[in-house]
Amino acid sequence: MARRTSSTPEVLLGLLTIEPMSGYDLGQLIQSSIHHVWNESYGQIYPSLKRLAAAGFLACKKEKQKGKPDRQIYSITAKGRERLARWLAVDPQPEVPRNELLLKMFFGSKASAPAIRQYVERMVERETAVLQRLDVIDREIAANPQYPDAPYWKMVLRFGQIELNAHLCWAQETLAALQKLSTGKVRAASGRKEKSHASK
Amino acid sequence: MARRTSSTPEVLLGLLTIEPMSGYDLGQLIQSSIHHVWNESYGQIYPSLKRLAAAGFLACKKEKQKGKPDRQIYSITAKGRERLARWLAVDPQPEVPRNELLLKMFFGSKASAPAIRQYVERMVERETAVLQRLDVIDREIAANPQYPDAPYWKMVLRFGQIELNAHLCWAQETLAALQKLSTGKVRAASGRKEKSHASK
DNA sequence: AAATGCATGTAACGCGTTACATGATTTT
DNA sequence: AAAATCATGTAACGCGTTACATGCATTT
Repeated sequence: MARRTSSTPEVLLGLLTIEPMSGYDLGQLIQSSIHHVWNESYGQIYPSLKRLAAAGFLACKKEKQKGKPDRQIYSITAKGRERLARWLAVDPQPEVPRNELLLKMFFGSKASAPAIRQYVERMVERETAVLQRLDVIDREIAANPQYPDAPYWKMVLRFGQIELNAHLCWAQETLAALQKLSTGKVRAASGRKEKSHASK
Repeated sequence: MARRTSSTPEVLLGLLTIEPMSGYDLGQLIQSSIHHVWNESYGQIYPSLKRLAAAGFLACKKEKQKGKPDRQIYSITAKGRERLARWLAVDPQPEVPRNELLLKMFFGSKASAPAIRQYVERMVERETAVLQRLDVIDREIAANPQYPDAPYWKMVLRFGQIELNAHLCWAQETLAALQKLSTGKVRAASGRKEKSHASK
C-alpha cells in the first residue's frame, strides 16, 4: 500500500536550518535556489509545515502584521535536526526516469521531421537559458561564502552545468543526424523514382 | 483541477505501432527498451488498455491458451494512430526536476563526510552499470535495422550515453572536491588546536 | 511440497498540482 | 478601477505504485 517515499518534509527541515522562515518564504526560496533540483508547491508546503509542527519537528511563532495576515514563522527543533540527519544518512534513491522528449523521439518515425527538429531546438533554447541562470546563481554563491553549505551548493551547481552542456552536445549531434536522415530519405526516394524499372 | 498531463496512453499506442501485443508483453517491452527513458507499471497499463479499447483507439482480440488465462492482444486502430500523431505534433514538456542525490548534497554540511562520499560512489556504480546495459541495447539496435524507428532509438540511446558520461565526469570532480574539503577542515581544526592561545 | 513464472486485473493509498477562497495593500 | 502582491490555507482531482487476488503450469 504505497508506503511513504516523499522527501517533502525533509526539504522543509533542511531549508529551515538556514534560518527560520514562513511557508511563503520557503516557497520563494525553493524557486530561487533548488528549483532546478527539486520543487514543492504551496499545496504541499503549508500542510506539511502544519504536520511537522504538530509532531514537534518544527516550532511556530506568529508574527503579527498590520493589514496583512499573520506570518507563521517556523524554526527547526532539535527533534527536527535529528530527523534531517537520519534522512541524510540514507543513500539517495535514484528517480524513476521520465523524459518526454526522449519518449517522443523514440517514436520518431511516426512524427514529422520538422516537429522532431523543433523538439531539439526548443530544448536547446530552454537549457541555454537555464545555463545562464546557473551563472547568476554561481556568482550569488561566490558572494556568500559564510554559509556552511556553500561548497556543497557549488557542487550541485556544477552538476547542472556539466549535465546541461552534455545535453547541448547531444543536441548538436542529433540535429546533424536528423539532417542526414532526411536528406538520405529524399535521395533514396528520388533514386527509386529514377531507376524504378530496375528495382527487384 | 489538475487537467490530465500523463502520457501513459500514448506510450502504449506508440509501442503498439511496432506490433500487436498483450498488456503483459507491453510491460516486458517497456522494461527492456525504454526503461531508462520512461516507466509504466501494470497497475497503469491494464486499466489504460481497457479505456483505450473502449474509446476505439485500440482493438482487442482474445487469444485462448490451454491452462493459462486468455491473452488479450491489443492492436492500434486508425483512430489510435491519429491520436498518437496529434500527441507527437505537440512539443514535449520539460519534466519537473527531482533529484534526491543533489537535494541531499545541497544540505551537505548537515551530513557526515563519508555519507556524502558514498552518495557519489553509489551513483558511479549505478550509472556505470547502466552504461554497460546501454552498450547491449546499442548492439541490439544495430542488429535490427529493419525497424523504421531504429535511427531514432539510436539518438535516444546516445542521449543516455552522453548524459551518463557527463555524470561520471562530475562524480570525479566532486570526489576530488570533497577530499579537499575534508582535508582542509582537518588542517583548520588542528591548526586551531596548535595555536589556540593565539586565536582572536 | 514449495516456489517461480505466466497473465490478468482491482483496490487502496500516498503524492502533487491546480484551482479556489480570503482580504488587505500597493501599483498601474 | 483593475490588477498584482503578500500570505495563508483547503478541496478536488489525476497520477502512479504497491499490494493483493486468482489460478494453472513448470521448476526446484
